[in-house]
Amino acid sequence: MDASVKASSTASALVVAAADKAGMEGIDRTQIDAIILRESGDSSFMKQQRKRDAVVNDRIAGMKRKLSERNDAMLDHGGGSWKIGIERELEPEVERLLRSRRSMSTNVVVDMDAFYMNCELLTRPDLADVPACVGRGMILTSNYCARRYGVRSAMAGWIGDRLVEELSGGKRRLVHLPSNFDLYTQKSHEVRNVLAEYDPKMRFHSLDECYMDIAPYLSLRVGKGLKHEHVREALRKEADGGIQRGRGDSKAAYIDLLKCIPPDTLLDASAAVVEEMRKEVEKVTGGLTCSAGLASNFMLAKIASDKNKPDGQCVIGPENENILSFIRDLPVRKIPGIGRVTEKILNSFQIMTVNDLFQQRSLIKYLFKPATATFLLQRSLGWSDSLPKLDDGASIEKSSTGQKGISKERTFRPGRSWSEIHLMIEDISQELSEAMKRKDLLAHTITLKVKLASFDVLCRSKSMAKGIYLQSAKDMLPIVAAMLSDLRKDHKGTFSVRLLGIRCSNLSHQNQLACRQPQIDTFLKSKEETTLSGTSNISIKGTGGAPGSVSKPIGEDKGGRVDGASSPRRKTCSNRSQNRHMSLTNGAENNMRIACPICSIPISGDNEELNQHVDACLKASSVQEVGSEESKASDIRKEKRRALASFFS
DNA sequence: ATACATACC
DNA sequence: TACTGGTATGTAT
Repeated sequence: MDASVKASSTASALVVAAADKAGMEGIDRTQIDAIILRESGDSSFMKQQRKRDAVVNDRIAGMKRKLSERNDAMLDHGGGSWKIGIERELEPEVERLLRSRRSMSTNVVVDMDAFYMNCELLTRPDLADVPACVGRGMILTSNYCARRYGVRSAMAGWIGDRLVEELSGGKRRLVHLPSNFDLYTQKSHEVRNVLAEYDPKMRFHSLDECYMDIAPYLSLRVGKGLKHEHVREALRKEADGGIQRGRGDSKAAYIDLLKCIPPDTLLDASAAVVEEMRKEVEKVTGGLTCSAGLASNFMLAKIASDKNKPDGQCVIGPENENILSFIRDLPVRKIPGIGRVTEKILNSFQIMTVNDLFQQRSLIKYLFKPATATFLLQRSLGWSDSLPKLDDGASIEKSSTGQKGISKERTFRPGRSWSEIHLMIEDISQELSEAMKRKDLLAHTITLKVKLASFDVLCRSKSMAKGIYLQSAKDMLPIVAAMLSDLRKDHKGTFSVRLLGIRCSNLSHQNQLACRQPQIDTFLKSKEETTLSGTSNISIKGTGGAPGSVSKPIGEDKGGRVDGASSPRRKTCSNRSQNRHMSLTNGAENNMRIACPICSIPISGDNEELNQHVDACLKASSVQEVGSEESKASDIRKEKRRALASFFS
């Protein structure tokens, strides 16, 4: 192992909780690192981290070997850098990335500040100025006071305790609050309600982070000069009826409208909208602040949302100069998707900043897998298309069900008896099955995850025969039980378990498997009632077997390890496509004549007339808002609108 | 298709 | 004493 690799085995290379986080800038990291390393000591967890770190070091060593071999080979051919050739190869891609920028910054990432913690502070304001965190064994989030001591999410609780104790000279101690997810979920919904007014198709990535495209909002608010209330109703209406209506066309119309506005003016107005939106979130939630980033893609918006945390925002214009000057000096770790490991690898090649990443593109192309190299090149130029696309026509409900897997896992003190462990997977299967029933999900693949006391993670997964899906705990249990005993059998060394988890993937929906011919379904059901027992509910996707053909029990297909599988019930179903094609709306819905967003009647005239019409229209369609205690807020909004209007005078 | 690693909040 | 839980995705075989 060479010296540069060894030297980088700092706390942050070993544990993610040691990395920088908003609110931790300008803190002396060396002391914090020293305490983390000392306290972590030789715990099983840290031993495991070092083991993984060693693997990363091997990877790095391999890459360095590959590099020096290449350099040696080139020297044999009379020197000259091989990098030039790769650079030339990459040139078209670089050009393409720089050319294919979006022309406007309408993507917003809203990120609640220290969300769980600040939810708690609403009822415990006394904790604002003392170091506090949510979570005990594992810290979920900490307040800004605790962050000054290096206490952050993903950190073990007792390490947080030591940090505060030592760095405050024994004067303070870290307060731990138990988590209260009901509260956070409720507060998150309050936030949703506000943000949905700006983009009904927004996507939440977690309780505290939301991705939005405010182009439609801006085009109505800024482009057409409508009031917030009108835009809100128009967007909501369109989202509600969105299934019947074409999407691409209205999207194009929004963009066309925005293109008529001078870019600087639009950007300023957009920033004002985001500001207003954030203040509204704070007001509605009773004081929860958030930060936001506004940019021409979600990666930039995400990074920007972190820039002026807390209670701040950052806007990046869509032009190359703005994008590149924003990202060039960022440490590579700021790029979403570059984590602890990738950072360490890059750093070991002296690639520290995003600009280094670009300058060293040939080296990266040579050392990494093509997909990774492309990913890194794109990010180094501030380009991204991998984060959620909002304009795919999916409603919020629909997009939230696009999930790829569902899982339950539980950590416990190692050393449980085998029978306790069996009880535990029974519980977990039951819970998972219930969650799947709630979400109407069926799974084709099931995975068992086991973490040993050593923190080694093992897993086994199994896919059903083609077209077979399961949901019930009764069906899962024999499969996971078999996988568990397999794991124990195959594993050399002590098999002391500290975590059990079950994951279901390759999902499908019950309704997608539903029988088209009810008479066959009922025929089968009546047959089952007389011939089969149990509540097992294996579904078969596709045209399936003939009604009379009885399938073999699930789990019997390979090796017959599972002997406890209950007899499955079969369902036939049709394979017909669920998605009917939407009728395309006429492309003539354009700018010369403006359609009222509420009633769709074309209106000619200026903004004032339009607003008046929309006002009347809203009243008529009984979507007006109740005035009483909202009148003050509405006044504030009016004031803000006046400020916003000044952009266009 | 399976096992395991990385990343994010 | 003591280091999560849920989800997605990449990589290697």
